[in-house]
Amino acid sequence: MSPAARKSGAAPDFIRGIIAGDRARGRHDGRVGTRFPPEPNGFLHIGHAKSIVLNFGVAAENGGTCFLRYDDTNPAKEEQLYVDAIARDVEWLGYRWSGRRRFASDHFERLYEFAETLIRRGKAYVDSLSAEEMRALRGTLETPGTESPWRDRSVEENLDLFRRMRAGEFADGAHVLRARIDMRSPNLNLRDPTLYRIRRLRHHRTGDDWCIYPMYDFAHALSDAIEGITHSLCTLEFEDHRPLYDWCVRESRAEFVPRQIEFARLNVSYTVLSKRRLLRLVEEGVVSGWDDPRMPTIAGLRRRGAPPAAIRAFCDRVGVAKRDSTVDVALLEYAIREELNRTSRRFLGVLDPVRLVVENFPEDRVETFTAVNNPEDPGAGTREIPFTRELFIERGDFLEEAPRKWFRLSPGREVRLRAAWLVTCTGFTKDADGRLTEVRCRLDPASRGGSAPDGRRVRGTLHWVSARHAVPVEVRLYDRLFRTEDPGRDGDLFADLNPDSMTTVRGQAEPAVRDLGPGDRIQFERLGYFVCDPVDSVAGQPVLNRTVTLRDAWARIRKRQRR
RNA sequence: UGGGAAGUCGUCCAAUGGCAGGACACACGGCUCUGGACCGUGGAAUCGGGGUUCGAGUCCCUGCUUCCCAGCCA
Repeated sequence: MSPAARKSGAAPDFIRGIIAGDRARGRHDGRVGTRFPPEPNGFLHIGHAKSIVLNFGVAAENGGTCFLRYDDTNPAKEEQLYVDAIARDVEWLGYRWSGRRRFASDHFERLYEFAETLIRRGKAYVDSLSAEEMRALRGTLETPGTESPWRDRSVEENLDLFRRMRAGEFADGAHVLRARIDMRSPNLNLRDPTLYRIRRLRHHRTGDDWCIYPMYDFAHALSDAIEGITHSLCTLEFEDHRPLYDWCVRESRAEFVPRQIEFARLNVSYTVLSKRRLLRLVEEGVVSGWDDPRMPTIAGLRRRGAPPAAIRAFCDRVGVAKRDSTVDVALLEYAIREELNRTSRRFLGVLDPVRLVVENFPEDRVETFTAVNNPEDPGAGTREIPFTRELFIERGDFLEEAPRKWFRLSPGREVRLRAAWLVTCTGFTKDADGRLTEVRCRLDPASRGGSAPDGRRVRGTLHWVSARHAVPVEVRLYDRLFRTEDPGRDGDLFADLNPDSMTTVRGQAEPAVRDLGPGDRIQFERLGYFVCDPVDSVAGQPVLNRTVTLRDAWARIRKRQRR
């Protein structure tokens, strides 16, 4: 489990407790084997990340193995595109699966043999009912089902029919193989569930080798048994499939007996995580694709600028339990900020520029200041920033009439220009529409580097860019995709979309941003964390995606004052 | 009027039958050349009703609420 055998930050949970108990009792000789079993019919999302972190984490902690196994038993929905995307995302998250990638389809022949065993033992039969007829006989939640008229075919007839199903003698839907369990079971999953269906579809791996495909319950349980999975971790909705899981393993006479354990799937406030709904967002063009930075997909989070370590930390903090829960998206944002604060280089960039003229600084002079790249990491070094008479500052950092707690620019007020000088506002100009066009100031020649010689306190520090040296950058400001905590709860998912989930601005940044490469994650001081978009950036002309804002104390004060 | 599962601060996760704790969020304060980060303080919870016990979030009974299940999807 080499590089991914990282120290997990996860707290002990009930699953780890069960596994520790199993090992203590010498079950499976203390060996632990898990698997992450995605269906390749969509992109992985943050909910899958929870499962990945759990499965790989538990295996690593116990010196065990974790397989990546695709549950590819339904050729109608599965595609190679998704197979590749899934592998890439798992690797990007920082995990290495044991050995080669696995596919349920690797086991089709073995699974077929297990099915024949079932038939020979009188535990499965070929049913010739239509899907509708079968549904009618299944009964309801509260009333028992009725046995199919084909339920008592002889072993010989069943075997013959099943082999002919495989041989392609029948049309799609003509027959299915069913488990022979109990049509009166209160657990609907045990009312003779379908094990195999005929589907004349090209499979992304086995091509046209098969025209019958196994169903999930059968294929998953026995794939686990074949692969020696000791602990098969899945989500709560499979809880009442567990009797069927155990039945398949037992009645097929599999030599290895895995154990299924269910935990609560992840839900996150202000986002949706169902494949169906994510697919809708993609197909209806609400977002630009599976990797749109507003998507909760791994690909989306990556393009948004979230580091894999942050996603792992988030999953560890979320914990593992059996109760349905919705994690506050603020916890995800916190995990991202925490990681980025430690690791990202700082830059100065102005997103809504207005000109600041330093009246007592000569027109032709260029001064260079040295700025720290990351105050949290001395090893990150420093960089040079040019300073000239005409600068850009943030329009929002000037107020004509400022309140007492305003630590920024306003006539007569003094602020620090980050890493440079202390300046005092001497005036401003507006156009005919009353829009601010320019701010003027004078610097204190004794304050070079930004500290006041007389020790006077200057509370505010502004970011700035030399107008002459500024690099224009396209910046996309992302916000949550939905404006309600539980999107779609009142029916219409689209009605809950946040109209401001993305705005694009033209900013001005310090020269060093020209060196940014695709995927580089930075902080624009006082604004937030940004990533150099790997798709739309060109050399020397970075396009930046805002990952998450910095916490903003002033915004909170303002909000409070409005109330 | 079936079966399965779950109910602990606003949110998420803990607590051999023995002082209900941590994180996020929130509020207040400190510190700061990012109103960032960091540090400190605070408010904040055992679904209800019975019972067992010296002692119950934990055990028993009962009620309530929420989630999942009637694919030839996974």
